[in-house]
Amino acid sequence: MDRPLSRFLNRLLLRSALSQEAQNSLLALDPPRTEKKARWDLVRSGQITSFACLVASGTIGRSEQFSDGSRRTAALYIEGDMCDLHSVAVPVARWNITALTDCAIYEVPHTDLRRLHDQYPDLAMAFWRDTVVDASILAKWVTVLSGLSTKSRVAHILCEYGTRAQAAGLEKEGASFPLTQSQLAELAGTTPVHISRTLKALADAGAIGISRGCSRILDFEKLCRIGEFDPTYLMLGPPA
Amino acid sequence: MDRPLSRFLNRLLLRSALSQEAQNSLLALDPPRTEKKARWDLVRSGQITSFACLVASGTIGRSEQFSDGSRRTAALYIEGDMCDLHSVAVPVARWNITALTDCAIYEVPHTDLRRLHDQYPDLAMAFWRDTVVDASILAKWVTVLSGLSTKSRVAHILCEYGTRAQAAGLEKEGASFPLTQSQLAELAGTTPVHISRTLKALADAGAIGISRGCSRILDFEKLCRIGEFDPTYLMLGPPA
DNA sequence: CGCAGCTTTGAGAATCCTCAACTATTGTGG
DNA sequence: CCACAATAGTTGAGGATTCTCAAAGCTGCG
Repeated sequence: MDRPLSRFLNRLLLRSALSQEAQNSLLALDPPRTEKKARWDLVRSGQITSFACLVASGTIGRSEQFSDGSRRTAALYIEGDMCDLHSVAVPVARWNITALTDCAIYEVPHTDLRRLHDQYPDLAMAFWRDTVVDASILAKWVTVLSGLSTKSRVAHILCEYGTRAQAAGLEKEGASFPLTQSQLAELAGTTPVHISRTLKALADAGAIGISRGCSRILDFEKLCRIGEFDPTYLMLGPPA
Repeated sequence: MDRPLSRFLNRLLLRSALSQEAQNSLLALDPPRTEKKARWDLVRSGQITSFACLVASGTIGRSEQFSDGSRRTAALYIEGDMCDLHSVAVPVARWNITALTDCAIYEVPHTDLRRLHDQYPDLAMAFWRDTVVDASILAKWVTVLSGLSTKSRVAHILCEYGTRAQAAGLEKEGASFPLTQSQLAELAGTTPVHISRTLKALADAGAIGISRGCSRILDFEKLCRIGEFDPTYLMLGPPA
């Protein structure tokens, strides 16, 4: 039950029924575990990878750098996420996979995942479905980033993180967001300076609390209203 | 060669090798074809679908509406795209699929696609890969929308449309963008008023031409520079 | 013709960015 | 324990970008 891939299997089982045989084959994998310091690039854009990264602990981002040196982060991955499962289907990375905090990952070989994919159609569907959820989150971010104010965007990001963290079994006692304000700025598509003011505004509204530079959600309902957050796109519960 | 799904098969073959048997099974499908007027919602958020929409002609968008009534479009689909292939894996739609122009679509039943998915692992991988490319475009849009100025965003959108249209075999004689400025505003995350000014600025720079409200690319190289456009994320060519 | 939708233009206001200085916290080496 | 450097966060002021509101011009269609 505490195999390296058990958390990932649980993630798949949230949305897909899998035969016992497929489950056992997945759990039988025993990929190497490595630790990475914050800011370490696990994968660089252009690189061809031979394994997918399963997050054992910490927070990981999928980011891109522009010509002026500024970076933008398109997606966030936490414990139990296979942050580049898609690399099994397309091994050429078109973005960086970066450790945003200190973290530990399992490097799961593509060859193993491809073998399981071809052997178990239900597992193939589960892998595909996982990528669909990933894309669903990206689509949501496109609309949120292009349609909402900075205050709403930040609220939305915090709501999503809190919800996903809770679903992953982290954050039992209130979600605290682990990233720096600069990293949050790269997520929300703004500047660190403006993030500082925006967090202050959210704190003044009583939605979040800030202590030692780390923000915690105080009033989830209010934050949801500010960020127009509706968790259905995360597809965590049964389809409604 | 002119079967309903032949264009889609060509799309898959761009990135995936498929057995002759799998190809034939795909081509054997003969889904019903329907015509839709512009602004028609093919799928509404919350709906559970039983078929995927293959675009036979026209332009289709994946959009979302906010509480204030404003709409944002997260993705664009053109001839040959299966615009919600992902619905095979997750049939509950979390967005609207809207005809942006008059268009024709084939409604391909999920049951058929699931059968082929489970029967041919190489086809399953091709379906998955198609969703990965879709997600790659979404990830690119996240970074473009959150990191670039409106002028660059619009340039990027035009470059992407032109490149995809050319790869799909449309637009032999110079890409003309088929959407209204209001629709472009919903794509670029801005207002119609500002789009009008931005297009004028791009036209003044000699990058595009505007005639009768329809924009055409004049200087693709220049537009790429303005939009920081690098087509590799579209994964149209061989992996580099 | 007259209507409806799309586009253009102008002016004022709101949001957000840039630059710069300052404070707080943490880690390092002596 | 202290000095020091490095990283993170805060605050202020001015400016650039973008939005909103409003009005007018254009185009196609019944």
